[in-house]
Amino acid sequence: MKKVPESTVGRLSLYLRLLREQSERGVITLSSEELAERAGTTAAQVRKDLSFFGTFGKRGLGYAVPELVQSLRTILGLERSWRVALVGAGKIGTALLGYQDLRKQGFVIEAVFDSDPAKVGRRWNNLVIRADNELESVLEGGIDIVIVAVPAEAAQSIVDRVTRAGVRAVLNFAPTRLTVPEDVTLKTVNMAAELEGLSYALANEVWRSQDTEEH
Amino acid sequence: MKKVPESTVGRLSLYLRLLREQSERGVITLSSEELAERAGTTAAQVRKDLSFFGTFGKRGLGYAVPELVQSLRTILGLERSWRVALVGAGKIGTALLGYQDLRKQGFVIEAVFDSDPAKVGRRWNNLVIRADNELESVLEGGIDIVIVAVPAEAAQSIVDRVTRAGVRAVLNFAPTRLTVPEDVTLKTVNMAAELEGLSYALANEVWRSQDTEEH
DNA sequence: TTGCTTTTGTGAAACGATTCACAAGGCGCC
DNA sequence: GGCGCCTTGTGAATCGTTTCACAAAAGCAA
Repeated sequence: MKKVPESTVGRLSLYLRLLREQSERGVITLSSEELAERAGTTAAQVRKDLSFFGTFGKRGLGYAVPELVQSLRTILGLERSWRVALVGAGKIGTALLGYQDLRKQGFVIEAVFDSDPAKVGRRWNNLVIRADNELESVLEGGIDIVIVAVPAEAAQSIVDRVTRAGVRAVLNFAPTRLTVPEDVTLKTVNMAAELEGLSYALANEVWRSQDTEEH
Repeated sequence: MKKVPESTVGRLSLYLRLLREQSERGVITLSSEELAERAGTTAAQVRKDLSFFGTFGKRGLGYAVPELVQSLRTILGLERSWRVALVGAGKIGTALLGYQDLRKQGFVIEAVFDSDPAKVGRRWNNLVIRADNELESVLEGGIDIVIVAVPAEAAQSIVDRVTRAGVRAVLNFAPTRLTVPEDVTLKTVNMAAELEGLSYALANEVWRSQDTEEH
């Protein structure tokens, strides 16, 4: 299989969302043109994106919506559910804990950690906040994804521990650049950086609409 | 001035953060090589990024840290402060309200809105939550940036109103694709999409470390 | 001043992603 | 079955970004 651009993966996730919407409305079939319009891209892009993974359409007809939804779920690994641990029960962390959609999408938060002894032991959504020093033992019980929601200064040492414990996927909310071994996938959500992008655009009156990512 | 890639702007914001760190440690001068190493990129990339905006270094010597910090602040529009409104006082919205760093970076939240009558009138960090129908009148008082933290279904109609009121920069936290006029800059923070990217990586055991964005 | 070392700034080359353009396939109608 | 219409899948062309490579400073020492 050829190397799949990261931007393609982002768009697949968007296509999936759009296709589900259409599916709910009873749409049975959709052309690349129609899907592209909704996704804000081109028909050729849609077809190229899908072509990395196989052939899903019928010429002259388009794509069968329920089948394509199914295929995209498989490609994106959403058939199964993933075991998630959250490190950092501050503002962002607790906001995430309450975000019920995660579970619906198959991301199940199974443990929460915080370094603050005052927080340890408190209950949050059926979960007891644990002390940081339990991190390794819990991770080795089979956590797939770790969400890092600690202050910037603490983030690198947390990912170091987490990757040493064998976790291969990390979602980082700390506004800092992290380094991970190359067999670990790291995604960073950096609101401060996005705001600076807006600041740049305003200060320089860039006049082209630009979306950060590919959905 | 040539067109500046969006990835360049993202890296500038990272360089700025790194330079400030070095500056605090008393570092006076830094080469593109040293900066690149910390930023996880190449020296050539650093120099090319900066070259879009002028010439900042001294050959044979490198960059004067305090001066470059200053230049980057100007380029990114961080010399002034920006007036921000937040729409949606749910979990994410209130987490942002408490995020004191924003103000330090020059993003001052001046108004908060929510459509829930039960929340309207409540105080949050010196701000009273206002009803949605006051949106237009407040925005016209000179808001630069709107942060959208409402459910996906409501997001498009909020950005429509906000852009009609003349706002030219929007930061979206709703997990949906939004359409804005082309003179408006839109950035989206989509945690669900990032998680799906991790899911894809795990399901397909992609073995290359990849950071979402450019910081 | 000359010569040596270092590091920038930048065209040119390489690489990667998107868009184009069209042959191949599939459906429906006569 | 044959014909016409439509839409996919994909190599080739285009476009944009990153990397390379080197001439042009700048400091320093003798």
